[in-house]
Amino acid sequence: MARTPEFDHDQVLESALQAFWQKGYEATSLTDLLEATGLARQSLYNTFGDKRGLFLASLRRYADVGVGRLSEALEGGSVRAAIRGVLEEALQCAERDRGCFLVNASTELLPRDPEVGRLVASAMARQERALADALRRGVRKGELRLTPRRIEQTARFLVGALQGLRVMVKATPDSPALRDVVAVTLRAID
Amino acid sequence: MARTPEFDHDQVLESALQAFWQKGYEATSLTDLLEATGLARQSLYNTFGDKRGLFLASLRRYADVGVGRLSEALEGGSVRAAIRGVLEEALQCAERDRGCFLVNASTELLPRDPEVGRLVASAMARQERALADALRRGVRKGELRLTPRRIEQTARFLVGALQGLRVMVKATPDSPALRDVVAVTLRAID
DNA sequence: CCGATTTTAGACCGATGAGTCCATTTTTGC
DNA sequence: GCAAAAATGGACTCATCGGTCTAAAATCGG
Repeated sequence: MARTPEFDHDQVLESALQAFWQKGYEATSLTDLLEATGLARQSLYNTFGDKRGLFLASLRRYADVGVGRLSEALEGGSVRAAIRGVLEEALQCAERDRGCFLVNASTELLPRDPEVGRLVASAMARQERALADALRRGVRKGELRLTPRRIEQTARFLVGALQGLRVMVKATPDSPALRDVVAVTLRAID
Repeated sequence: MARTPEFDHDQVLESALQAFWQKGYEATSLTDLLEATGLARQSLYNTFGDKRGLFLASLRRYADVGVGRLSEALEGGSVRAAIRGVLEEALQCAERDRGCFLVNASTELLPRDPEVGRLVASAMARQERALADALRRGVRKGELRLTPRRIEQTARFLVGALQGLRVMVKATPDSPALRDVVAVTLRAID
């Protein structure tokens, strides 16, 4: 009944995500997006509604993938080592000077865009949950000694620490200060 | 010899700062700036060169004032209490959902604008120094027990924690998570 | 009060922004 | 193979962008 699309939905989203991630929402023009995705102008509007729609879809994708990776990274082995790994990844990753897309989107668009707000809050909540789960696992294994309340506090603290790292990584990507932040942060779970 | 300006340089800068702080660089139009400052278009260009010049001047002002306030807040009395105060201010302040202008500017404009990069790096370095000075004072007073190396680490950690708080404040201004982050952060100087 | 000099007001500029329209091409069910 | 439906390419709209230009108004030293 209808012509088959020439593009792959997921691939388009990934390209758009890269573009938005690199330049932010306002500074990324439709032209940039068409170039990055290879999409026809009209196809973009048919598929995602408008620029903001595409942005939200990209952000959602980023959040889902990111939370997934965090949960995975926290899964096996020593909990302390896993958390150390997560913190260190935040400052070694190829992302580097692009920072964290969620953080960038928050600081650029909040509190103006409530949809972005919901998205970011949800992502942070899921991060917190993943970290809390990991901490609980550590307690069960006898690797950590934390009360339930302290688990909650610590998970939240780690989310904050990650955000901080992601800002600093963007501001001073090669500063030795980053390693110090990680070192002191890890003391919270000693 | 010349007509006297009708505007106050500092006041104009403050208004522009507010505008940029609220909406970010790209989303703030010349029109917004003229409205906020009350300046004549030409006066703005005469005085600050262009939009970016005005932005940089605003950012510089914000950084200077902010670092000044931080140093002041860290001055008298108990060092631990002062640092607690600084952290709590970060999440109670009227600023709230505008976050921290330096953080916002970093995530929006880095690494594209190296001048912003220098400015932010300098501000962070001065924050770190102010915090390290306070920690040293605490050690001298016998309130804290930290080696010189640990002072450096801790100061850097606190800078990171502040950045993290400032992102979270923008993302979830009223979350109880914020207080937990502060609580755990303070344990680093126990 | 004059002339040099700067500020001010606002018309103006080309470029680019996001988004729409439409004609053409491709596909599918019948 | 035809008609309905969707995808595509690209011309087009119109608002707004940052920035410039010009001319009037205001201020000073003399």
